Amino acid sequence: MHFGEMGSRWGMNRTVSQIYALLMTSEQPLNADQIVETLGISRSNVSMGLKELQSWNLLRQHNIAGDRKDYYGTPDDIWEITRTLIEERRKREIDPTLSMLRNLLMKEPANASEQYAHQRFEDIHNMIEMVTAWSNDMQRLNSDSLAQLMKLGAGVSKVLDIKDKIAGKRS
Amino acid sequence: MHFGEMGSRWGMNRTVSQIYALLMTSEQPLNADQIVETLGISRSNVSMGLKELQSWNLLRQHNIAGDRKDYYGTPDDIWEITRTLIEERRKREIDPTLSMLRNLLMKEPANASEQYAHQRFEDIHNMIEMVTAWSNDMQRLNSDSLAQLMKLGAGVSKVLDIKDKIAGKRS
DNA sequence: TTAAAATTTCAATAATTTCTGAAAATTCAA
DNA sequence: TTGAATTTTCAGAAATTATTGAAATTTTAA
Repeated sequence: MHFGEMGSRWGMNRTVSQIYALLMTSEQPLNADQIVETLGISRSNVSMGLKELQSWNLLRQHNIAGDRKDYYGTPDDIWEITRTLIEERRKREIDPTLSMLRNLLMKEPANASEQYAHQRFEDIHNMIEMVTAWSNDMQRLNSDSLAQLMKLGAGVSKVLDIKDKIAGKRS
Repeated sequence: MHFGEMGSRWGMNRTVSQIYALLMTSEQPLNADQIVETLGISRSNVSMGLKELQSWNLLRQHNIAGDRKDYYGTPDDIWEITRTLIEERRKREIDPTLSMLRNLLMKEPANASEQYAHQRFEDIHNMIEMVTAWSNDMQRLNSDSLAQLMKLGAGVSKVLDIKDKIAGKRS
């Protein structure tokens, strides 16, 4: 229930999030009818939800010998799930915004007020591009490195100082 | 318009996002009636939107001599805005989830299936806690350091190697 | 104080999103 | 092939969320 609530606050619908929470926490893969029974939602809703989750690359499909039903599970590694979620989100929401901003930035501002807006759009563009480029880079780290980096936290800042001293690029 | 669309995909409503986009890109602070006129939405909607944005700590209020109206602007630094957004989002969406998960983790699993779910909840909890602790730490960096870190990207991984060599903690 | 200006509240309405049941389509064992 | 099992589609219904106008409240200049 809480996952459903949470999903809806992050732009995923309630039942889709619930289905995913159920699949994540179930040791065995489940078929659509089992999901219907557990969550008390309609068969068609489950079908749509699974389709949606598949379009996000978040599911693993299993077949069980002698059973025609499709069974669904999730990756075991939570970092893999997280990475996929971020990557898909980037493709769907961020990339279009970046390209819209780039189009805007091509246009010459016609007056002082447009000039100001132009500058802000550039700031936003650079911020998003920086964050996503970095997120892209993070994608390439494996789960262990990622967890290590996370643990380091602001220590990263200290590490940057070390690096700069070595490279002699900063005082 | 695009910002309104984008906002709605990230759990903010359309007009609230539009109001913020307008304020961000306007050199002068604006009053509620100017927002009404520009966006073509009702006065009450603007009032609610501004209240919502204030509750997110995203606005700067200005007073203009000889004018009783309230004027609103945004911080100039895009990184400051980003930081505030992340922090508020953490308080509202993530912290409650973490505490819900902690409650779940206190309960002893009653059987093998609950045991498995328990393990997954722990994974999720640890992942979220790691990401937020790290995000917390990032909050403390100033805008310049933050931008520098972003630029470094996966280079962070190499820097980590340097650090480990120095600290002698990894081969 | 007063009252005009400005803002906020909130119940009703509108718009949007989600969910469902019925029907259509697909799959596959026999 | 056939037809039972399974999944998908989709138009309408239900639920949720956003927006509005009217009234109430707050603010402040005079």
